Amino acid sequence: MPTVRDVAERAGVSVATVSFVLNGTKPVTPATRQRVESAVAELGYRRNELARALASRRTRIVALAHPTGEHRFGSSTPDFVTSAGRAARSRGYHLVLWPVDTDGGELRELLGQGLVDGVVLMEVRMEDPRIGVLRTAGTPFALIGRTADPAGLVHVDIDFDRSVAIALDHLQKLGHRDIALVTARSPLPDYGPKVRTRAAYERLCAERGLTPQLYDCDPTAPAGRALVPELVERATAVVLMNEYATFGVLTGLAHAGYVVPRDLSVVAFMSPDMGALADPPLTVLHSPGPDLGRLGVEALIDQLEGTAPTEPALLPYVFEEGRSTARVRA
Amino acid sequence: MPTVRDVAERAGVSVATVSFVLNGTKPVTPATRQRVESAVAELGYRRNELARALASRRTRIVALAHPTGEHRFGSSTPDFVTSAGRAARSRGYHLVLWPVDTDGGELRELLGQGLVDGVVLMEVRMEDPRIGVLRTAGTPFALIGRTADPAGLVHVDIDFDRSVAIALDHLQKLGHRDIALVTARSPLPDYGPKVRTRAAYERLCAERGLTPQLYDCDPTAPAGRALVPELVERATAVVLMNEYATFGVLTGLAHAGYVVPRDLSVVAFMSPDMGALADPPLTVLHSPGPDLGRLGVEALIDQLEGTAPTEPALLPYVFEEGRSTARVRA
DNA sequence: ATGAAAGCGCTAACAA
DNA sequence: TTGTTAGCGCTTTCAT
Repeated sequence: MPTVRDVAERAGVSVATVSFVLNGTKPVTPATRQRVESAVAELGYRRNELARALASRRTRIVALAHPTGEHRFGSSTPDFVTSAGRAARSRGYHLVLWPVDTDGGELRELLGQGLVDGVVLMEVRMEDPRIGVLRTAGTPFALIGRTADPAGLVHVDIDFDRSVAIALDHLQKLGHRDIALVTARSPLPDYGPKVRTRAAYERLCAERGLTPQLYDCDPTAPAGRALVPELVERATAVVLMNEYATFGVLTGLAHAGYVVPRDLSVVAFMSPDMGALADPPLTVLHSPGPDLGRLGVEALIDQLEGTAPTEPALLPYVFEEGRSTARVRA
Repeated sequence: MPTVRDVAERAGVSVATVSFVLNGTKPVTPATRQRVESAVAELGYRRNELARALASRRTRIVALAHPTGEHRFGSSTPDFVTSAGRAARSRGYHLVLWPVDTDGGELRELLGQGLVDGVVLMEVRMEDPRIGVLRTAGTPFALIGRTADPAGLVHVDIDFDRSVAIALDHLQKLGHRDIALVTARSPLPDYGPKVRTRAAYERLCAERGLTPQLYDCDPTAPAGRALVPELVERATAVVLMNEYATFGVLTGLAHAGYVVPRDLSVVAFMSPDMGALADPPLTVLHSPGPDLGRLGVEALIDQLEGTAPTEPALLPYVFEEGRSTARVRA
């Protein structure tokens, strides 16, 4: 592996000059620039990022901190992680994966290693001890998700208000007024997406004069199935933020002789791919996962490079119409 | 951030000694070791991994190279990536994500940066140009998946022979002899898992005196649905290595008035979670994704540290019985 | 516009 | 057993 010295020698300049042309740090005569560039090309030189990091005190590595545990991600995570990786690469950064516990201990340990310039924090809790750790370490960070009070924190998240509004708009346009919401029981008492979705639903129902019907059930098919009698009794449409229960509801309906969307309109929070597995294909709201991953990384890097101050971005779930919703029956 | 020098001063020893106790590189008196350790604790010292990497010529960073493109991963990828990350961490390594094109160009570029000690290559093709790139760069690597001729390459992969055998054993024990296999049409002509699964199926059918019935259809529900007439006509059981088509087959059967498993036994290659979405819950073979991720990383690190020579590991899909298979009808 | 030289924080000969 | 010191390959003042 050739080094800057090899390049410098070959080009007949000093290593400083080589560095200047490589980084565009200082003006250099076109002639010498040319010489350096040929030397680089001829030797197949590629700068050692590690040495650069050490000397410049900027590693150009960022971490994606995600919970270690068995807490299952939303199904959009793969796109999520790889899109974060792509975003980092396209800005010339590397993305390392940091599986860390939620109390911040492991995070503190890793930050001490000085390997990364900043951290993207996933699966942010309403009160998240990892944020204190990042603050005291003085490490720049961006959140995917947000705390109870995210003011002043660089973050990107789903716009739950808009998302619920989109679902309600769609159903109300079809004449529905008895619209239930089903969320997933979760081990985390203060899981942001759920808390915010329920709050948005209640607020919007109040604004629109609808009677809220809130259900919270285990993320399993049987739990969804158990809901069916009450749903068909009380609602004409249901919004399901609970992937597994959704399929339980569907089979429950089928077994009881009900037909979707004739007897119940269904909107589900899940990927269109997954919604397509149902019969009929479901009208879905799907997570803008890849966008969130990309935006989270970009917000962090903008911050690191002191570019734009990066407004917090809130993206709604993306609506995709299937055939599981229909005009309410007279 | 304190440095080795601060620690050395505080402990009244040289930086070399500090390094020795930190790395266990050389014998040190219990007394001085003690002094160094207290100094470390008191100062909250944590070694700068970057500097260590540069000086020791070992970065303790490994890359997970995965295809950039829109090629959709098997659904087990999230576990996969995070388990790789965990495995790396538990050995004291960092894992960086490298989204790279399949022709190896970007990989070569990244290797030149000298950031990583080795690479875990995902989604390996039967003929994979990235392997040549890694070889000429002299970078150690491990494959997840394998080339057409994987002899001599460190790799872990699914044992397709065993997997198909498990499926056939199960169905034959239930009396089935007309067992179809459905794979997914793919843009990659030589997609290893598919090629190997089909080959295993044909070989095992021959050995067992069964008549092979091979289908290859698009990975969509409608494509699966279109298969139904022929399947019920010719087979009593089907093995589906095509997630989306599986659900098409199921709805197709339901719409035509057939009942699973009475009229057709179904074994699907998918996660149990996904299989549970179907009605009845499917008997599945699911990818040992997390194990593959972990083993791939471990095989690479073993190689880097010159530990065990690491035998190639072949793991079968994991069988999980649902209620979609039954004894063949008389 | 270019060069000399002092580090970045650590490891690892080599000496003592 | 411990210390001295020369790097690792690069960036970045500070001179010129």
